[in-house]
Amino acid sequence: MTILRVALDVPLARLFDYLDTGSGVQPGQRVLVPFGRRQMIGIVMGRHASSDMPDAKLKPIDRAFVDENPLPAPTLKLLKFCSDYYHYPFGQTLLGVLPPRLREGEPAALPVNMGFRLTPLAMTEGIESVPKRAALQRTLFEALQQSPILTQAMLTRITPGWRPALKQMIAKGWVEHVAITAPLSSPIAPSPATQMLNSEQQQALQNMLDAGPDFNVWLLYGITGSGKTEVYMHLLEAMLQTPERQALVLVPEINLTPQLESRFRARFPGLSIVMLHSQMNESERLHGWLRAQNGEARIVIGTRLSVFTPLKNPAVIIVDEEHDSSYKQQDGMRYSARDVAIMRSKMANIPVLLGSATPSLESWHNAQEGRYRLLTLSQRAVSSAALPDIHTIDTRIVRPEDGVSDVLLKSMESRLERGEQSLLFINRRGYSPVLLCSACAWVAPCTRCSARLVVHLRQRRLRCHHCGHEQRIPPQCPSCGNPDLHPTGHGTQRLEEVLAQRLPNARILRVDRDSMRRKHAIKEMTAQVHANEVDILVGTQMLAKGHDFPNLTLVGVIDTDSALFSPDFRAAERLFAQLMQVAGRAGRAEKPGVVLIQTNFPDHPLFHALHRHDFAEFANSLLDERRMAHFPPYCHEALLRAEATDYAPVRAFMGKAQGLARDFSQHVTVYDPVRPQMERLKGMEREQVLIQADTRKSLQQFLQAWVPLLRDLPQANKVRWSIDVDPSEY
DNA sequence: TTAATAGCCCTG
DNA sequence: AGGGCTATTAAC
Repeated sequence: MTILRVALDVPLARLFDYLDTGSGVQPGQRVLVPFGRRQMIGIVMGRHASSDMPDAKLKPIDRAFVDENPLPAPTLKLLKFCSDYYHYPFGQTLLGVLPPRLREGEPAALPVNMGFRLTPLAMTEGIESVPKRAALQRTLFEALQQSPILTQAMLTRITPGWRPALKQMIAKGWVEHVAITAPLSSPIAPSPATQMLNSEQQQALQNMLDAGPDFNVWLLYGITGSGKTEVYMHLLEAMLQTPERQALVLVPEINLTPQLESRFRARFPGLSIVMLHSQMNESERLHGWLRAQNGEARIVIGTRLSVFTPLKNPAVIIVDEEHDSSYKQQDGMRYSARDVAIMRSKMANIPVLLGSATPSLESWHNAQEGRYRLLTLSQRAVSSAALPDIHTIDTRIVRPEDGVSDVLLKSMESRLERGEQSLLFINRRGYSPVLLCSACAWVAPCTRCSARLVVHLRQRRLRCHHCGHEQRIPPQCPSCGNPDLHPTGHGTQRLEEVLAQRLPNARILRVDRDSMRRKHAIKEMTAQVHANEVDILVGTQMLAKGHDFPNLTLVGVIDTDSALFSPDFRAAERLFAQLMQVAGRAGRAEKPGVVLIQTNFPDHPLFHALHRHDFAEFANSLLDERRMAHFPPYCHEALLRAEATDYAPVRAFMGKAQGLARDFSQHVTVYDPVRPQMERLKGMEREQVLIQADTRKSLQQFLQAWVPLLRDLPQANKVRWSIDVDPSEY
């Protein structure tokens, strides 16, 4: 009789002890246990001789999943680290990364793959026993001799009409239908998809290979179109030569994974590649996870959550578009998948490669300081593809009419004449962002958020883009009765309408969350653009990422000025990355591209840097500002957030929290509670307290003392609160 | 987090 | 006393 220490999915920062009567369950394996009145799935963390609990309280486990592969110790260690670092309960951290099926107690079973193989009889008799005239049977026999086992798909590849012939062979006792137990993985063959690397790419690859298989953080800074993906693939090709080793590739969002997936599959036809993202159904996720864990999957491509996928034998981790904000989880455990990837690599002692055309200032800074090793790709991979010309349109001089200036319209017209495509980028969906009363200046507000309702004219409705609240457009002003309500400002719908008027011959396609909601909409849109069935794309940031449209030669940017003077100190960094990324859509192939940005502030240094394609200079100047203002990465931050339907309990909790913090804040700065940008969101009143520290260590020491006290505050139960370590939004 | 129960006000 | 509500507490 021993004691098992079990992690459970409850918001308590401790483990629970259970009695075990010789199940032989291992750490990392699942158990079903009684918990209060319920049963829960837990993970065994350890086995002990005794418990701190009185014996009377200890209950035996109900069931042990002893036949399943335990979660590997390095995965448990990583999750423990994350639980500590992000101050999130360990049980929830651990159970939260399991595929839902495993969390719910379903068996960790892979579908049984069936295959065909020769029987011992066939092997002794040999192919001579197959009649010469049975050509198909002989073909199949030969194929089965060469490969130990063939699946239906493989047989179809050999000869589509295999079924009748194989049936006869089974009848003769030559072939049997059996379950496949060992993973099918053939060695990496040189693939026709392999591209030659240019000298920069080759140099980057060589540096990584020369540095060996140990931990190293590489920052691959490569301009858009410089062929970062090709470098990733060559790196994988080299690292995965060693049998059984695996690679983890993180990507920011699902919408660009399909094309990445097909590229990888084409490149590594012999390797098992697994995709993991939230749009997959539960059984696909379970199977992918299990294949990663049992070592069958050699390449795992996934979004942020997949950074925790157990791997049997990891060789390298790649984080594509490392600056992308979607790597940061914004609820539950607020981890940064990029940072976790680095920690994981460090623990596993393997290299990690961060790739971006516009690295995060954190990574850039680390590269400057020599903590990361910088690899630069400064040329486009297709040598004929020049970088786009980036210019501003001074909207103080050239007044835009209905959102679009004449210069921009003329440029679009000329593309139209030449049969080339244009993209109009505006980061605001809907018809117009404001509904304004012409008499009393009333604007339609959201009742649940501190935000304005956005006009969606086609549906004749007002919508809140934060909480989803929806209502009809009122017939008159609710404040003064005036029936003259004006949609003010521009969104994608309105821009689409304006362009249709001014360029009646153009085929226009709007691309935003509203128009791309349908299941295969994005795929269809991509196909339409490639088939040249579209002249002008009007879209949001959805269009900025990943797409490769060879005939697109003009990008127009409508309205970015608000970001230039945003109170968020990261706004400029993000705007630069975003503009660089949309700019990268122009002139990807042999046709040169032009980018025109409408702004009231053409002299802003951001545009000068953009014009020169000089990320480095811009990043360094932002870093100077950050250093002087003592902002990240020159300090380390944590944010305590709290929200409730009424403001009073939030105030009460935050007041107490701040008081506690002040008691032991020698090495950190505790700021007064403040309302965030969005004071009210989804009907919740919000407030936050910012903590700054010079070092990670002092920040962590402070949080270690502070957070448990917060849990014990009587006011804590009346609000929803959370800790955000290294916050990215305020 | 969930779920039971302790505490409280109210009606009858 | 008991219904209906919220606050508190325990979960191994």
